[in-house]
Amino acid sequence: MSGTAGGAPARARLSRPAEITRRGLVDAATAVFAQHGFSGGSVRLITTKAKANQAAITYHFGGKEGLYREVLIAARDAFEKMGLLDEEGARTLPREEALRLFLRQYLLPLVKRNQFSRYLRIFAWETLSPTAVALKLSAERPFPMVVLSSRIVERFLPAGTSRRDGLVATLWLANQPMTFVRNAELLSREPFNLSFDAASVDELVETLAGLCLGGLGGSGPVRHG
Amino acid sequence: MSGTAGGAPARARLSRPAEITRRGLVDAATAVFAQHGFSGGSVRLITTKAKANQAAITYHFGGKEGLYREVLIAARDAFEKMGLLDEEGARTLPREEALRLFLRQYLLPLVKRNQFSRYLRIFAWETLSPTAVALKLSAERPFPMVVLSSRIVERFLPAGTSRRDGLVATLWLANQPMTFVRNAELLSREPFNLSFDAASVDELVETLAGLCLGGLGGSGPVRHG
DNA sequence: TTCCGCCTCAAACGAACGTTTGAATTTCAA
DNA sequence: TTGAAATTCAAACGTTCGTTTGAGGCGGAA
Repeated sequence: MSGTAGGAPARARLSRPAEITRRGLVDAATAVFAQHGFSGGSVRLITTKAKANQAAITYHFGGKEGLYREVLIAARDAFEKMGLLDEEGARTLPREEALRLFLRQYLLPLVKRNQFSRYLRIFAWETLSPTAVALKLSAERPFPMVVLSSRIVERFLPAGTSRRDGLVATLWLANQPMTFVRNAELLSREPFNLSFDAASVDELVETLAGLCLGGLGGSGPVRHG
Repeated sequence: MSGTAGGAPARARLSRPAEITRRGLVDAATAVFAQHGFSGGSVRLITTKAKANQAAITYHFGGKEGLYREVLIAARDAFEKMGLLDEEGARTLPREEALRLFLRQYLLPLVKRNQFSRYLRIFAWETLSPTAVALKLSAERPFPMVVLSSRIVERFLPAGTSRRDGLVATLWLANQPMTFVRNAELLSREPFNLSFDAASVDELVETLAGLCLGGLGGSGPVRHG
């Protein structure tokens, strides 16, 4: 046994057969973990999807956890490079607009069905019950969702807010869209009947923005412009 | 095989040995499911705790799901009979006070370690990924948390609010305290260091009440009186 | 062509899961 | 006290899980 179980040490070109196997496993794992979570996603399902052998996971990634780690790193990278909102936007945009972009970014997977949305569903699983893998990864470098939530929150809370209240509000804001991502299934059925086309996600963003901006005391959804 | 796998059809007095086994299993299951969730809690752990035989679960409850159903029913009954806030209170108390009681009721398990708090942690698991058992039970008669959330929300939202927005807000409010119950472990460590004594839960209730009442746009935590 | 390291493969391993079996025991009314 | 029903018990069943095994295929440098 001599797999490359470590991270990604200067791997060779994608045409190499072994690299194709790696990529296939990571892609399949992304889909499976998005649907079933880490503990619920089985390596047998992943290898079947990837048309690879079960032993390949141990060989290439050292095990299920190593493979999940690769998926999480790809997810973090994707959000850092391709998100609707980056850290600078969270600091410089009008704060209400930054909040809306934040909510939209983390509600869009309700309608889209691409790689990006799979990453988001994995994050939703992590906000349920964080895995050891994600906690370790997050300790090395925080995930964009947490960073953005923090940046936005600090633009709303008054200057004298205690550190504790700031942390609580950051955790709170990060969980606002995730609540609905987790309950997407529920929202699509009776009695909600949210169809999750682009328009209904827009509505949800506005409703949620209204709650986050004004709380229950606010005068309903806050409209643009 | 001739167990009483059905609900609770006029069972005999508690002194009956079989009834002691039943109660022991339900109590042990409550603790185990609170800690590990339904799918994560094993019947072996439950029967060990209850000093009962594994087959007893199938015999008395028809299986793991039947046992969980009993636990959920006990939890629902407990909240309906002993909660800080009942449906009438949610309708008649000053709405801010009703909201605070709601939040307090569902944040208290962070500090208490009794049967009541175990029920709440089970609800927290259910808000993560609802089990089929709970969905069915909830369809027959909704759980107090949902009913109370709905009653409170409808006292805040303006009269013209759409049915959809009302449902979304109800789901939203019900998830506000659960976010922190789920993340209790996280909150007790760095960088939060919330110790979860009575006082820090009071603070958390106030912080969260401020966010729910005024949103991020509110002027920080809203104080009593 | 030969050889060696990288990689894949079918198969099996050991552990954990919920459930079932069938005999033994206990309970309780007659 | 007796006998049938209710309940308990140790053991095993069948499935799924993540991982390991060891043989074999493959490709590129010598």
